[in-house]
Amino acid sequence: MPAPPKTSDEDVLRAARQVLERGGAELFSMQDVAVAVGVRAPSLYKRFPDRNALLEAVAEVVAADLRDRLLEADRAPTARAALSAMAHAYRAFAHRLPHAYQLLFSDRGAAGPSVGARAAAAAPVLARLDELVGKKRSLLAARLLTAWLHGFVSMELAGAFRLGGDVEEAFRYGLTTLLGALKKA
Amino acid sequence: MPAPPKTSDEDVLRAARQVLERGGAELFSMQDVAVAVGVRAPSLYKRFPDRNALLEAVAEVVAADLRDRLLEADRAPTARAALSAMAHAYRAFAHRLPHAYQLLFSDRGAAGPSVGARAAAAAPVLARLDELVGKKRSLLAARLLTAWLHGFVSMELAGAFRLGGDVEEAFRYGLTTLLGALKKA
DNA sequence: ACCTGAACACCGTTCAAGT
DNA sequence: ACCTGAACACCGTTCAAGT
Repeated sequence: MPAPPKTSDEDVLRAARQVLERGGAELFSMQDVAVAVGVRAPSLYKRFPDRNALLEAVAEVVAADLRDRLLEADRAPTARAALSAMAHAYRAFAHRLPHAYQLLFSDRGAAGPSVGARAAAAAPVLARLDELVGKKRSLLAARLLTAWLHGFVSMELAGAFRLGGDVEEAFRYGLTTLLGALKKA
Repeated sequence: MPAPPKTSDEDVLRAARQVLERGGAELFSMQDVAVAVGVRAPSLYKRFPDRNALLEAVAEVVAADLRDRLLEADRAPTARAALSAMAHAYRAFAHRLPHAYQLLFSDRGAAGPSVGARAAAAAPVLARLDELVGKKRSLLAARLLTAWLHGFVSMELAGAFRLGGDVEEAFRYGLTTLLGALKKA
């Protein structure tokens, strides 16, 4: 009477990421995930308590993924060059997986990554800022840099930069200006 | 046979703003709006084509509201002081009406303000940046400043600044650093 | 153990019928 | 003209029943 598993937690999570990337969190449905793994919707509740928990699990994986991309980009010898490369990697990640990216900043209560996962993703940037501006001010500098980064890419994704001008140039300009303004006290 | 109106477009819009502010766009339902204006849900479709159109109409009103708040704040004699006041007004607006604020940056396709309404809201900031950095670079500067502003407040609203440190100080630090970095070429 | 169909409460939306 | 109840298609979620 075992009734062999037709799927696995990992399978469901993988399918959930795909379903999310197709239509965003708003259109994300348990039914679609179920179809994608070849099971009926109620079966998913054996693995994840509810839709929100499944989205949270996705957010967790996405945050870890972003962290890996940032670490990969962190190769340059100087802090400034490394931060520039990480900023470009960050933006590329958001462009490649826009809906997953937005999940990372969904508002309180709604699905989002844990504080720990978010902190882990931010860690590589923070480490380089320790180098650039000193431990005393690196948290302030990180909030400036990540706020700009997040704001820029999420405005891009929302289609807010449509009044002409070169968006690539705007990104380079912003990054250069910010990195130029960050110095040891 | 007239069947007198039980409500009006303005009434529905006002109720929609309230319903939105209670639970955010995700929980926003036509049924709740209908109850709030004392009508049945199908009646709303005589005034707005669908849920998304109603949310778009709300976004339009919210963008105009934000614009008014920025214009009010634009009183200081110098460009830098005016921009600082507008930044604080911007953040205060987002804190006061977090769900309405988030609607302004909901992603492409989903409800959001028109390009024109967004441009109108950004205009006061752009005008002051013309003054500060010159017409040539004011669009680049606006994209830097608004990206940071939006990123900062939306990270706050998403609960992303929970690793200690003083968030107020981070806002002042970011604003001061940015305004300090923006100069005529 | 895991999966399923049936059921419930809820939505958005359409439409014929009421006044 | 505007409003309504009924209906349809769709969800999330629970649960008893299957193997």
